[in-house]
Amino acid sequence: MAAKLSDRPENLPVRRGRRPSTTRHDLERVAFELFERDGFEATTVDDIAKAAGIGRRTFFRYFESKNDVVWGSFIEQLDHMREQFACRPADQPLMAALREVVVEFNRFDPAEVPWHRRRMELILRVPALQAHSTLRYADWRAVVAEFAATRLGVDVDDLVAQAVGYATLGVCLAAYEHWLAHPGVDLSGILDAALGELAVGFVARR
Amino acid sequence: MAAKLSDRPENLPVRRGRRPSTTRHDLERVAFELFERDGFEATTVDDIAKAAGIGRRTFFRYFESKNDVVWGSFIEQLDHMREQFACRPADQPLMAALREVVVEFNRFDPAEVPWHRRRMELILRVPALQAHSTLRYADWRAVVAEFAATRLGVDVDDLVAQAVGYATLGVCLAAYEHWLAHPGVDLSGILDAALGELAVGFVARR
DNA sequence: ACAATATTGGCACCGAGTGCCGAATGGAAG
DNA sequence: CTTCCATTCGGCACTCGGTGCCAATATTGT
Repeated sequence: MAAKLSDRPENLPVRRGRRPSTTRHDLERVAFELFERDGFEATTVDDIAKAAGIGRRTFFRYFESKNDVVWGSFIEQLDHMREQFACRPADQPLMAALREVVVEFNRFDPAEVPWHRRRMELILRVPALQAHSTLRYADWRAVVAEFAATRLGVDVDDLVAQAVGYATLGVCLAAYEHWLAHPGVDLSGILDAALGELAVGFVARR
Repeated sequence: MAAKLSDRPENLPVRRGRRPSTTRHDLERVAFELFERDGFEATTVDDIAKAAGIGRRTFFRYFESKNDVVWGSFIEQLDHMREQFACRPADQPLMAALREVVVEFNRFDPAEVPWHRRRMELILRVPALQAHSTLRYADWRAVVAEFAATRLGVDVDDLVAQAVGYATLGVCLAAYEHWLAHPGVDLSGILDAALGELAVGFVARR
């Protein structure tokens, strides 16, 4: 007796139709090589598509825009960060919890570090990507603001909750820029220091 | 005896050649009307040029991009902010000075407020402009970071100085969003409150 | 009138991104 | 194996932002 389609569990739907001819990850790899060689601006979507052996039209089915190529699985990682926030002890002060989670969120396997560095160099140094990043970071900010709101007992739209989201993001960007400008220095340390400054309102000390 | 060219003062050079057929300000007015009517995305550069009675090519001599139309004389105002920073008493704490200057920088004549509101609605709500704003804000951040650096006695590239620039900008954006979402509320008050929170590291109080 | 100079705007071109649609692919059911 | 259906592919044509080039036009000084 053959298995019926309706017998299949909901969470493992049957695959019908033509299979995808590549993956986001594969396209990303191909694109990064071209970006490395020719620069981001000089690399056209046509170039990437040709190098990946797909049609230009198909490229835009894998990525909304050329800009989005450099963002990898950023969105998916946000769920992980949200979980980390949920695990924080309830008595821990807001900014201390924020500091720990954000630093942890930006910890990478040593083997991935050079890769991550190239990614962030693109995002933070190429004007088009620098601009586009604002849109990607919105989700990141939302996660932070959400956590801040619950800790402060206010609505997510609250001024302070949003300010925490924006300020934390800003400090992280400063840290990342510093990290890019100083190869060899540990990213976690920089982030931790910068977030520590934020938590005390940037008071000058001796 | 006729005045020679060389007699003219340096700061008032002689005008030769064809006169500009319009001004940035005029183009801005025309464009804003179209943005209001049709929305930013739906308004093409052709539309603006036609409405202003100039060629499309000419438009791009007045503005680097369609995005730049909404920024008015932003760059010029930064000089003013730099001066304000220079006037701050030397014994005033960094964040307190920052707070005063930034709030003052964002004070507008009541007659200009509705205009400014539309401008900021565009910048903060239209995705393309939201993204582009990152590039414009870089100069603003630089001014703040410069001030922070001198106050902290560090280099402008210092992590903390840059973090102050980023964080202050972020908090201001949160304040602006709040202002847009709550018409009728005073912008200065919101900015002051938000920057106050930043200065104390967002500690929860009763 | 003439020379020098600055702006204008048309034209052609490039690259990102989109709607449309037929072709290709592969699993499922008969 | 054949048919049916779902899904992806990729070419084509189009829109729009933006740029390089260059002749036409306007304005002022000599």
